[in-house]
Amino acid sequence: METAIAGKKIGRPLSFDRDAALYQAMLLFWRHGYEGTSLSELTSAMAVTPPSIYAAFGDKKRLFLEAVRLYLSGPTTSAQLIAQAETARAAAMAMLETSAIGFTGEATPAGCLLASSTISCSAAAADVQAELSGIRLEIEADLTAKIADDVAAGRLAADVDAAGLAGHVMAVIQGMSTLARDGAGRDKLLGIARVAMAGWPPAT
Amino acid sequence: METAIAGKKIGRPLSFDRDAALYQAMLLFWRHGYEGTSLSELTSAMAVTPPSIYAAFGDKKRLFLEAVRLYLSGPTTSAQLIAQAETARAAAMAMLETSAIGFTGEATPAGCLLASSTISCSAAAADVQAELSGIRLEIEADLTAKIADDVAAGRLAADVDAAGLAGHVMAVIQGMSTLARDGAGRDKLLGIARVAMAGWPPAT
DNA sequence: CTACTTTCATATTGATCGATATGAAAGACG
DNA sequence: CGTCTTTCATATCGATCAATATGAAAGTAG
Repeated sequence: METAIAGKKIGRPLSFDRDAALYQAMLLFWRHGYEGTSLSELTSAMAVTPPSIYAAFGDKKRLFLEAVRLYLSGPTTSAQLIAQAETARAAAMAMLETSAIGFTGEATPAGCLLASSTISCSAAAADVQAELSGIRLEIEADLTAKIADDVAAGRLAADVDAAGLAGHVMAVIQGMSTLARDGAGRDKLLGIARVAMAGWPPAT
Repeated sequence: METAIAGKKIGRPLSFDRDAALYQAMLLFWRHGYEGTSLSELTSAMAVTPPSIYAAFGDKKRLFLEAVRLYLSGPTTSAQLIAQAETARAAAMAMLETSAIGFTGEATPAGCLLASSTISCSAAAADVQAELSGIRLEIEADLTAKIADDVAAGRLAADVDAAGLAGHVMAVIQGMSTLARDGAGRDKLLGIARVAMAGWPPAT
């Protein structure tokens, strides 16, 4: 049961690439959402039989959450962008442009896995829904703090609505995901990002 | 089979209020989405047995689409707001504020039925998904046309990005739906609406 | 080789999905 | 009343859901 990190393992070896299988699962969840993706679709796409999936990932919920973690593990995570940006404005613009690009990739489904996979679920999936909601709120809180930093440092006026600005950026990103799913291309989303930043308060 | 619009009907009368039952179905679809709402939940909430549902509404898909039509039948539809507004700016503001209020009603689920109920579906529901996508695109096209009207009339500068402005408003509305589902209150959404309008181009 | 451990392939579990078959119940007609 | 039409209540349909029981297969260790 215990997957040894190091050391030789005894017993029959794994016949599939765990990372590759998880990536395929992520693509399916990305496209059809958590409840919209069935185990039979997963086994087909991952090329792994049900018992192996359960042995390797636990159950469907844990597989999904691990796929979400994979989705959020890239170098352009919102948290990363916020941490690396010099100003809140730069952070917001980077988040919007990165989203516009990431939501319209050729090799991936349209939209955002985090924004679309558990928007509407049955009552049975309320806990998974809450988990992703928490991730979204955390990103928003990070951005709000980044804006508040600029206000505290005098780079933005004292009467700036930090929560409103951060909420607006988050809303635009979530909305761009839906527009991408409705067929909007990269240029269109980048144009929306530009409009969204037009109202950003000037530096003091 | 034919539900007579007028004239006396023979046979056993309906034992339930069709409109009231449809409203209850709408609330369920609003909260849990199209595929996340089961027939057994619908029969419970509507207080109607399965054969009666199928006799009165067809099947689950047609019941859902009729619920969507009910949702979009109010006096504050986006199409209505756009048609009645004097300027594109007023239309956009009305849409944003009406959404902020409608997404945070006390007697209704959080968010927007149109924005959330078919964001991620299984492959089997692709047609329903496309139907709602078409409605969203139609609203966006109406708003784009309204902006273009203002440009043509000289009320907005000629270099205004009508598609970008309209797409931004649509994205904010879709995103506000997700934020409302994540717990955002009415004041928060109204603040986001205010920020969203801050970047609107000035009247010429 | 044999013993041991782990994974894999097949078939299947109980539960729930959307949708109905069946016949009784309820009203309008004559 | 009896006849007709429609709806209702019960039970259930085949399909699919997520999740497993079972035993064979594939390696390491001795």
